[in-house]
Amino acid sequence: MKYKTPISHNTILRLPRYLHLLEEMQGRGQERTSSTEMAIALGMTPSQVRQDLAAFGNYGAQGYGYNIPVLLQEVKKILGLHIRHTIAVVGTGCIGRAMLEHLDYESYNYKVLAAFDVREDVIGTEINGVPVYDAAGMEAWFADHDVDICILAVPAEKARSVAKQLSRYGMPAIWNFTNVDLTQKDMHCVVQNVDFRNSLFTLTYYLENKT
Amino acid sequence: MKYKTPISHNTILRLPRYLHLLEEMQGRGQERTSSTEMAIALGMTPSQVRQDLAAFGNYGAQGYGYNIPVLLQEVKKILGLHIRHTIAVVGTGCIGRAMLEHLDYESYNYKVLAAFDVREDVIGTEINGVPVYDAAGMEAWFADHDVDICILAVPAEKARSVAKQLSRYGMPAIWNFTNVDLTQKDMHCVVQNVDFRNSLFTLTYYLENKT
DNA sequence: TAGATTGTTAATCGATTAACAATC
DNA sequence: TAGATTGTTAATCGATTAACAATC
Repeated sequence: MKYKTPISHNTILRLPRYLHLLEEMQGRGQERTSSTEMAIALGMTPSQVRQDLAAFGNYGAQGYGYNIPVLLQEVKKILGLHIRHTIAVVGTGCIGRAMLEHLDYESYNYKVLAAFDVREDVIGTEINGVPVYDAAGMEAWFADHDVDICILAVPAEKARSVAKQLSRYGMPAIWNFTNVDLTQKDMHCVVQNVDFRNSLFTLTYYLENKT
Repeated sequence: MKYKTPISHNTILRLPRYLHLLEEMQGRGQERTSSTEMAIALGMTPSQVRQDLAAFGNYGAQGYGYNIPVLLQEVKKILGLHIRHTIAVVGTGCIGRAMLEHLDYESYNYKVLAAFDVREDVIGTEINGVPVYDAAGMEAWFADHDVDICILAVPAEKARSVAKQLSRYGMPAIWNFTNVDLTQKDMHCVVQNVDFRNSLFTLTYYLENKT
């Protein structure tokens, strides 16, 4: 999709927060909202909310504000949640399992197709309804299935080689839970690094530097 | 600690990346580095690296650069990793277990003291060497133990009430893995929200809006 | 109609980058 | 000494906030 203005990364990071707020409001049976109400709920300025939303389109109306069901659909559409996405999980250690069980993928139009591991005792089992296959058969399986996003949760020492392998298969996106920074240098897929240590360290900084 | 300039949030977010890079360099037996070398490795500008580091102190030397062991210690100290921190885990579902098993807390001077749950079948067991106690005894236990950081991994519907409870116990920091935004409004502790959906949604956005 | 609230333009603020004197 | 590289100051760039005409 093309927008009139280039969209800043900060704006993208705020979209999920708008989404969750709108879902919460809809859950309360609310019909309409305003940039001011959203801003107060999220600790932002009304200007920022309007700027963010107006970058993608004119979803509001003067004197009225925003219709919640409409805006909710639009925000989902901006994020691409109107498109069905398929997911595969590589590595079913503690993190892989947690990601298979923790999120409600169906609610946001994702479908987890399969998981892969090298450990004999998990191959052939199911985790949360998702079959676990032998990692040895990955190449053939990926050739047969269209996967949009791969959850990478293998041990750190295997992270780079498995990521390159996935990249070779033409994987469009990798959600990387290994604590290895997968720079997109030699890969042509979208990568999101989730390093829990970073999160813990910044928390620790603010803990030790409270105002 | 007090610094000459107010430190921006973006700078704090980059510190863990410097830390990991320096550890990697040290692991290769490297003795010294420069802002240019670090910038190239991290995809930043040398100016940014120097600005970030100089905000905390003068760790480099003209004509030489930075001594890796020294800078590594300094970055750890800025983040507060020279101080030993204690952790408790509340909720031992898939995420709680994963956080107990995934991270090497000892390497960064953290000590996980205990985990809590309400489920009979896990109470009394150990996860990765950490004892799981009955959540009913939390108040007494927290009165007896100094905990710096609580990993919150209870079901979403209990998130807010358990967080308030922890806040009442005087918990200094909460690392929040429930998909509930714990605004710091009514709580006087530092909170870090980790909502995996946000991460997945932004990944999806960039997947659908590749350049 | 009057009041409310948008989308947008202009003003402000902060963060990043560039330049360079200091000096190892 | 000459070359390299810092820390810092100034310049640029981008993001946030404020203001307001348009209009529901």
